[in-house]
Amino acid sequence: MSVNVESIIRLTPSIRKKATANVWTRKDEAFDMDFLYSSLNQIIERNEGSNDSPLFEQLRQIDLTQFSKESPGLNRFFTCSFFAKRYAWISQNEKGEYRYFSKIKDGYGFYAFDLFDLMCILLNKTSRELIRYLEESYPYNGMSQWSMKENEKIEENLTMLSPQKLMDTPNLQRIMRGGVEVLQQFLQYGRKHINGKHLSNGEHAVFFMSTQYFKEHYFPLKSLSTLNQWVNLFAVLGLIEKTSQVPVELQVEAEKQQALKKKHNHVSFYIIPAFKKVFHQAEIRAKELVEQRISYHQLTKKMVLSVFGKAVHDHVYIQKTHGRKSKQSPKTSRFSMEWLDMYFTIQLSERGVVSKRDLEGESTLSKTAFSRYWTELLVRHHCEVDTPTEKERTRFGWNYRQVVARPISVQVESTVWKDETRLPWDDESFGRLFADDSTECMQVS
DNA sequence: CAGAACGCGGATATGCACTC
DNA sequence: GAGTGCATATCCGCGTTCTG
Repeated sequence: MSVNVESIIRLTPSIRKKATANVWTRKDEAFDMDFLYSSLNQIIERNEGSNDSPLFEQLRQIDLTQFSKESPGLNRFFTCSFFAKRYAWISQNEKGEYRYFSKIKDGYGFYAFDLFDLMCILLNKTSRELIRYLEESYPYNGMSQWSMKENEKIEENLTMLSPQKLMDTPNLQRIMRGGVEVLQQFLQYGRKHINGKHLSNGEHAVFFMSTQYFKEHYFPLKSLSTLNQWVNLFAVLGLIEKTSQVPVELQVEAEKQQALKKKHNHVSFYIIPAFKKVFHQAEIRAKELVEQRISYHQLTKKMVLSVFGKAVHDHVYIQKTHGRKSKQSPKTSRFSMEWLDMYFTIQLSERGVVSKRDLEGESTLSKTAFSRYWTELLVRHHCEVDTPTEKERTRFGWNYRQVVARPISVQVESTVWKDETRLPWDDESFGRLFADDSTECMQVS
């Protein structure tokens, strides 16, 4: 009996509830609950002292044909115990795992319940409730130890975020300023969603979180975009990990959200690593960001790509991106920029120095946009910021505090780049990345 | 104290999935 | 297939804080 994996219907909360309701009054007729409990006991006994093989994998080894009183045997059809108009069969895969299949005649999709699913239905519990129930009823070493470890890990992480501890990693402290609380709450959220070992990626708990939910329940006064940017910073630093490897069981949780919203949307899945293992790396990355004067709200995909390379970029931005594309620059602005570039070029060649204030006077750009473009011009014309000399002050009538741009002194060997003027655009690779942009800017007619 | 840097939130772009 | 709603990423500019 071959089945197409793509047509498996996931056990969503609503389907589970329906199944529970349908089978509730006759569950003892349809299933041998004593067999279940004794099988569970056997697993527990077998696992005394060892904690390697995950419980949920062992659950699947239990013979469902014995559990189901209605099944006539392996790979033989019978009337579905949960839904009318469906027929069922129990099969075993090459790993020896059993599943309870259910399908409408001539239908396409089918259910493929493992014992865990069946228990959710028969005991009327969500997956999380069932895990908790199993933990309490059956002291399964591996699992409770794991849960405890996860809890301890988060506790430790939280201590590492204390102001004193953060002093040890000054760059991290700096880049995280204002965001520590966000990360703390994120950890708290993660702790609440430790689901059990079978919902892990092998080592860490995987949980899902919508930033919308996070905002509403933890930071109602902050904006979605701010929180999103903080979360992205944490991911860039490696303090949290986004993952696309989601345990199937977790989909149930995600579907709960979907069911509530009656929509099918993306949700992000996260892993929290042990900070003591990743702080060193995080500090290195934080240093890079601090040196390049990039704070959390300036992080973009482009930045991450140029600063940390493709590997980090791909690790952080794993979701399909729906990011806003750059607006078609209004002609005035584009003209303005071209004009500014020309003005800059002329002033620089004629006087050897350009006043920022004078240039701003020529600009129709907003203050912020101008400031950004000024930085760009500095880089493009290999200039650095300086103050006017006395001669220039008298000659051009400039204030002694005024900001001017002048070419960086020629002695390449001895030139020390000042950190505060270093920008991502300094990297050779950066220019190549956005070749289009730069060529466009160069077109001065 | 002026100017730079930062913090923040609103606006906007995009894609997906569902509905009608 | 147009319309709707949601989630996410990015752009943009205002107000505040920091700094020389």
